[in-house]
Amino acid sequence: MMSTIQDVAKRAVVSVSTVSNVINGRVTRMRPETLQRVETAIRELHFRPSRLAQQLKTGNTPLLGLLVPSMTNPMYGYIAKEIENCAQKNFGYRLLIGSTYRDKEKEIAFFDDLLSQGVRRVIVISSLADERHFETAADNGMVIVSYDRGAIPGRISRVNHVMPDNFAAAHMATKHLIDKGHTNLAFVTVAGMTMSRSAKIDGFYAAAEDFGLRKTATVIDAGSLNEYGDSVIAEVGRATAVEIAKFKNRPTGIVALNDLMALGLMAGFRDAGLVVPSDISVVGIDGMYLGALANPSLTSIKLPVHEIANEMVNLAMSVDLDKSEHGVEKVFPPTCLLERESVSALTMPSVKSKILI
Amino acid sequence: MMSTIQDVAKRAVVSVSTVSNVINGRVTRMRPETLQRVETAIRELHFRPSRLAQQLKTGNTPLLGLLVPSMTNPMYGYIAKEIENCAQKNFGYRLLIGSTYRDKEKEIAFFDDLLSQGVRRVIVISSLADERHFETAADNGMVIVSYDRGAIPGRISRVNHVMPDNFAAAHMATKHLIDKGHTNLAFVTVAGMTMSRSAKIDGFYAAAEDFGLRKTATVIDAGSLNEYGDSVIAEVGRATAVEIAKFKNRPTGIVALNDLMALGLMAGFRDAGLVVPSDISVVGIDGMYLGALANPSLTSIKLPVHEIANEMVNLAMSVDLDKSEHGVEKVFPPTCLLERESVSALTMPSVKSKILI
DNA sequence: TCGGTATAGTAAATCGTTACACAAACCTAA
DNA sequence: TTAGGTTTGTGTAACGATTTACTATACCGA
Repeated sequence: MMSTIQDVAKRAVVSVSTVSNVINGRVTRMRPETLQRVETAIRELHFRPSRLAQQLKTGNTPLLGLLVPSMTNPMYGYIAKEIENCAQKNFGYRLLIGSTYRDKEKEIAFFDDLLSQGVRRVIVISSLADERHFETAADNGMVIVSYDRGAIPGRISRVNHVMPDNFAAAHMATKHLIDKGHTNLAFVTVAGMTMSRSAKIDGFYAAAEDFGLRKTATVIDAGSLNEYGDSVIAEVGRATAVEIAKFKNRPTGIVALNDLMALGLMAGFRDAGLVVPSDISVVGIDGMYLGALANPSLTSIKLPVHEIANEMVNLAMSVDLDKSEHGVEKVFPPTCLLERESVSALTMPSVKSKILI
Repeated sequence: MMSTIQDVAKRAVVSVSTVSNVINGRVTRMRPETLQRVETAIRELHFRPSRLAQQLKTGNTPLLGLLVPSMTNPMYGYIAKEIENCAQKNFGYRLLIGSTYRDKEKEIAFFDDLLSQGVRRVIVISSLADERHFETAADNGMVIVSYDRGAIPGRISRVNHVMPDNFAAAHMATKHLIDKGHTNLAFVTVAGMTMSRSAKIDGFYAAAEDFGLRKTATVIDAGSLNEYGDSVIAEVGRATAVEIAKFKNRPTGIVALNDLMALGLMAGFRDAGLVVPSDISVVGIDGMYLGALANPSLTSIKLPVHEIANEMVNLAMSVDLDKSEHGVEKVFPPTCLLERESVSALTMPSVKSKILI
């Protein structure tokens, strides 16, 4: 059905080796006329070399594995898009994608499939605490770039780590609230302590600490996700907001784990009859474009997704497969604060009242 | 590095054929003891058969190609998720994904890559008018399921078509506005007449016609997208809303091409100082979860994404590769109207006034 | 004329499987 | 005993490329 290198060789009256040479650009020591014949034969037969056969022989697959927690989180769609663009344009690679719903078994199965599929480079967006399965895959010759988590200190690892500075991002978000006069702060996250989540929590506490607000600063766990993906983040955020609205000493400034959570929280506050930002302020982390569409539009910390994606792809591609080098680690500071409408400047009723007393 | 079938054969002291038989479950005519030996050898060597080699031999790749217009449209993320789930769970297939930004050249390149990669089944979400490149791929033995467009009437095709009933969806959305008392209607789309878009426009006009509102019903072209993906849909929607706000005879009921467009429109109306839904009502089409988070939450036509995705996967899998059958066509009616907050009941000033006259 | 060196191209092994055709070994009935 | 039938495997030619080693021819100066 599809023509093979043999067919081309026959038609051009040369050996398959010669055709192979043409395909792979080894044409310097070849009569122009021969080259011509081969090229027209290729064209006439619509010949496309079988990647499969090439891969089997060379051991290299032009496929980049991409593991995301959930495709329903638009943030990952954005990251995936940037990764795809870079991999495609600069390296001619396609994406083999898989969702893991932060499930270790699913991650392992994905790695197994990639391995037997001959895929040797993979970008993993996952912040599961345990990354031993990464190391196993790395031992099997895979180049792994892991997003949103650092290497475990002290442990030598073949895995590369790229991440935004989550501590700084949460710190920046928190500081913004404080700058606006908020003193009663909360950070809302979901169940499960991943590295990125705990870094954000640390950043939140640190900023509160900086301004002597540590005692009142609280972390609220919104509950756990399920297999339905990240759309659930918004759901749990929404439900949690309703609970928060009932708090006796309700916080006025909320830092959300990410933008999707922030959007859910805002919807929940609305459900509870609270007005954002006048009753309660919300800051997200991610800076995805959907935040700009929200009402009120979401103030958020913008992460350098483009740069991060490019770095990850370059890392995945550049590492020499044979050398089992030491993995590198790269941290990207947040791009900026996107100051929009979901945060109000508090004329500090609490502080004021203190003054009045 | 990774062990091969040869290694297993050697260790189990059997032939490679026997190991192959074990791998492929042909174990009926085999002494249990032999089976045991092979199985333990497989386990001990951590043997995973090379898909590459299997594919080269059998011509079958456990990979499903998925072409989406843009990963940044959460709707496609949702569809992709459903497709992945079904393909993975029911068939053990992984997804090879690519964005095309509705560019024909990119689509062709993707098909080429799939073909040379040995991928024989692909789901295409694209409504480019011209689908001759699909036919070419189908001629090369690919099973193609195309989403969001019908077969070209009269033309026999190997391509399978699955789609929501876009006419009915737009009709339902429009009728809802009319039921709520709106008489000045507009449908907002983007540049480029794809089949799904023109079906929606037809549905919009038909509903208007049904109620004698055809003369005032207008279709508004919000302009064209670029390579930055569907996040741009929201942008152009937003900018267009600002223009619409200035109309002398501004419509009171808007049907949006899809939810992302609707979200953009709502943001734009807000920019222009209009309040949704009291000043202007908006209905989306898709029914994605993000609509529920919007403020006001978006009234939309819910499409049966889960069912559609399953049907597409089953179709892609079931068709016998050898038989070049006639493609099937399946249309899914919209699930329901999600009545939320973005549509107001008009106390019909226009109709009232007519009655008064 | 001889040896040496480019030049232009080819033969064949190989990658890791699959699957068809064949083969020992043993059993059974005439 | 022998012909035929079952069991339980095995040998090997593909699949479609790559790549190393090799050959044949031409050219070139001495």
